[in-house]
Amino acid sequence: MGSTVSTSVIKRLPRYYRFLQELMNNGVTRISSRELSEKMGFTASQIRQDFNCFGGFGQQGYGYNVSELHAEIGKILGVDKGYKTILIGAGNLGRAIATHMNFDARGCKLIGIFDVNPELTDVEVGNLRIMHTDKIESFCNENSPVIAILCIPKESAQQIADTLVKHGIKAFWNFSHCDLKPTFNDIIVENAHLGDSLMTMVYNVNASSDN
Amino acid sequence: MGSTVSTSVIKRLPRYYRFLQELMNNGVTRISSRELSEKMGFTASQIRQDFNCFGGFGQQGYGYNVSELHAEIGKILGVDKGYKTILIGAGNLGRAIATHMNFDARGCKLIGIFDVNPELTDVEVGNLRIMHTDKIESFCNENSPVIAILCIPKESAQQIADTLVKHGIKAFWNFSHCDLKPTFNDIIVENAHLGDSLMTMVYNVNASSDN
DNA sequence: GGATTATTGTCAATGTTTTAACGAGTACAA
DNA sequence: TTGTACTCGTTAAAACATTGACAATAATCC
Repeated sequence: MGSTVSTSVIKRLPRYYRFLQELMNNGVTRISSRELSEKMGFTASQIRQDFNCFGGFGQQGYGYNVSELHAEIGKILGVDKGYKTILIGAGNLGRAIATHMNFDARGCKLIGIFDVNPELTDVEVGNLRIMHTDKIESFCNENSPVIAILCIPKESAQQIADTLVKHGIKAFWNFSHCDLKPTFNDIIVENAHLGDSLMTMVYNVNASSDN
Repeated sequence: MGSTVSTSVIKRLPRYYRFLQELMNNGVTRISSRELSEKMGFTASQIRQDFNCFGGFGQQGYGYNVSELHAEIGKILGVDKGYKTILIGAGNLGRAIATHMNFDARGCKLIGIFDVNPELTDVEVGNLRIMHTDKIESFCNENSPVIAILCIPKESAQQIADTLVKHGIKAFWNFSHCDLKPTFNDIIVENAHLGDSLMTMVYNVNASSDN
């Protein structure tokens, strides 16, 4: 196992990855931690330390090779893993995510979309057809998805999550406004609590006008 | 001004708020830091310390009064501020946010939606009609919005952000896959980088299967 | 080919966040 | 009314994260 790296570091990796992609697109082939620090707003020291968690990708006197570093970080993040992913809840948000997310470039492969509303059954989203929630269990048995995205009301989230865990789901990307209780261990939950994010911003606006 | 509180604490406040709401709905009137810690998965010590950043809301031997604490945190977060908010980009994601977000309960008031696509002009979303992007500047001059939500491609994000800052926008909730450069100071940016969140999760899935 | 400059990887120092410990005050029961 | 159990606010300790410093090494220039 990969000698635990702190979550602070992990949370910065996608940003590095995005930035390096940008540099590649602009034809930049090499970059130093100092230059990166100026562009990204981190300290050069932090950047070097972050990269070093995974081994020395740079070279003294030269810096980092952009495309090599990009590839390494991609590998660390697992962008080529293609984990089978299902999405539960095809409301506005669910459909936005299904169509916008570029799963393939992020290590996921969206293989199924489900909604409880029978009127949505067979409606096409992206290149998939929405299935009724009834079909989740048989679908899981046949296709063994690993990741589930929850875009459903908080009232039903916990129950569906429990069912999915029983059918082999290992990780949840949770957009429901609730905190899933890990009734089973070693399940990964990444919360995307948009409401919390908005409230944090409002706090900051409020705080900044108080002075 | 409110003697700076660390962002770690701030980011937990919405979660406390949500949880206390839930308790109120269930008719719970008092709760101790120990009980809360069991339900939320923080340590009791952290909870007491967090609340204490804003003053002593509890009482020895009793705990905290749920509705009082809920109200206090709401006040700290500014949920009653009703900051005027506009949304730029009425694609799938923009519409999902406009209709799902319950802005009023989170200190915001959505007063305008804009999109560059003329075919969307006058289409109704929530109880607002989409306006063409051309109208942003005059709208800002007349209505003085404070917060802007960016649901637009990264190519146009920086330019629109610059325009908005010139017209008095103080804070951005940024869903574009880019990092806004703060060309002007003291502008608040809350990034909702869903792609980064997804990649973090994929990393964790990957790391957990490596052992 | 040697001197100079650039830049990494790493170690130590600093700063921040979380956890633990405990005195003081309140509620509640006998 | 007294004693016991509970729980806060706060201080101190531990864990964790970031920054600064520098030796080692590679690139580049003359």
